[in-house]
Amino acid sequence: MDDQDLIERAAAVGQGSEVGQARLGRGDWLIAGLRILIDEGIDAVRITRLADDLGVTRGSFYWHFRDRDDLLNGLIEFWSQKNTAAVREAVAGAPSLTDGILALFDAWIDPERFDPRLDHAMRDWARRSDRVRRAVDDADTERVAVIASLYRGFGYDEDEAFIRARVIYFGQIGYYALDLDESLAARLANLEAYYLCFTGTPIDPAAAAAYRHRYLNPEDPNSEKDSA
Amino acid sequence: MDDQDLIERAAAVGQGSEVGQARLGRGDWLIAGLRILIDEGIDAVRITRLADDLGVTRGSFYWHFRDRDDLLNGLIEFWSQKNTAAVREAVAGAPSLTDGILALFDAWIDPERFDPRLDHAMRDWARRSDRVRRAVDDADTERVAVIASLYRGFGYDEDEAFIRARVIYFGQIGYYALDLDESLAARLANLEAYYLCFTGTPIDPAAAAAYRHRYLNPEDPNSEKDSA
DNA sequence: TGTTTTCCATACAGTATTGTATGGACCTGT
DNA sequence: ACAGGTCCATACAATACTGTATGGAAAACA
Repeated sequence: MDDQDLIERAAAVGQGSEVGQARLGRGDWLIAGLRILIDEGIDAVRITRLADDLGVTRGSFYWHFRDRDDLLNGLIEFWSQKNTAAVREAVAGAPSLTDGILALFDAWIDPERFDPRLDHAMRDWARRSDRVRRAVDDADTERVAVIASLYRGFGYDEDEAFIRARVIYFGQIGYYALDLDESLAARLANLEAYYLCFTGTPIDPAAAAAYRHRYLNPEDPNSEKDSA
Repeated sequence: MDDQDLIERAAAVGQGSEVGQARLGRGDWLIAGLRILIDEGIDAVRITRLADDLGVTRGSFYWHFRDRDDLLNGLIEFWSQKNTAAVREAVAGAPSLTDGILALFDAWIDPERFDPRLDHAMRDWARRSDRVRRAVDDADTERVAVIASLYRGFGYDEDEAFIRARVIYFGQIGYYALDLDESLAARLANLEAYYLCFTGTPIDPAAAAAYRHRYLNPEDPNSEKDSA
């Protein structure tokens, strides 16, 4: 899909307002659609609504897109790319189980890498559309498999690795499903308890301290916050 | 709310078709709305659509309800009652941690007691409606608190009880969010691994065997299946 | 049996959304 | 400058949904 370049360029710009722009491209409409999808669900992604948000008329839309379905396919494509890549890249080549688990936490905390609201919107959409259903199922199996391979790489047997991967993944999806409004500090507070529950062994206190330090000291050049 | 009686009566009837009924009441419209809400989300709950499903015209609707909002309030009320009660009643008065956890599994497996699809539909709706948001948040905090009290009642300290309650609850919500299509046997297969992950200690083999036996021998009078 | 109440059909007015057809404005290259 | 391509506005036709007003059928009651 050629849409991806446009989207990534626009996504890098961030959540800035699109109104008042001189001329629009496919990417602008996709970004606008993505935002509505995330905030209000796929049923709210109406052409009229997007035109109003973008400050143009529907005439523009039908220049860039064949019909509404054309736009919707672009949204699916974008999600397939972004969210699963975040999980895959996080655990790839982790030097230890602790590093892998913490890298996973990193990816899930960083909205640039993993967007839980988009994930939820897709998951909801999947209940009403077969093609979305397939895309979401594929993503879920891959993510669980990737996490399971992390556990297996550090001594867990096949079965336990799979279940622990599921518990940590389901737990994360469930956490986002609740749509809680927790601060970063609150999420970090129970790091040790979560780690113990997920791996079965306590976390190395030094690793936990280093992890916390990285998030609570944003001036650190190695911090995560610089990407935001 | 007076709607509850009607709903429970109709819910007991099950998923039978409502078409062709002589005369309808509020409960019939609520049941129809509930079904659409579960299958296609709140945005699909349209009066015209329900009238078609029920085989009558919209004139009937406006006799029983003031407007669409009146129906929607009924749906919220129904959910608030049903799903949280299932969790609360499951862990109440459990004689041991194992009994409590397994009773929780029971409630979550039984669609009569806990309807995951309805839960998801509400959670999705909550992202677009403040009143639903509050109802869902209240339910979540109560459910986690109830599960945490189970852990605390059997030796876990305050913090660990809360986190373990979250992990098991989030995990369950996440599992349903994925909308997997697993058989009962598949879900029972990894009982021991899940239990270990959730509690930190292995399950008593006898308890696990008894639990499995209960589900895999439906002819047993003590089975769960008799309520279906 | 006659009357009231309950329930539903029909007709009407109004809004929201989709897709098409067409012309105009603006930029770009020659 | 002008010809062609790019992007958008406007007008039109069609559908879907909401809420109101009103009358009629069917059940319940007296």
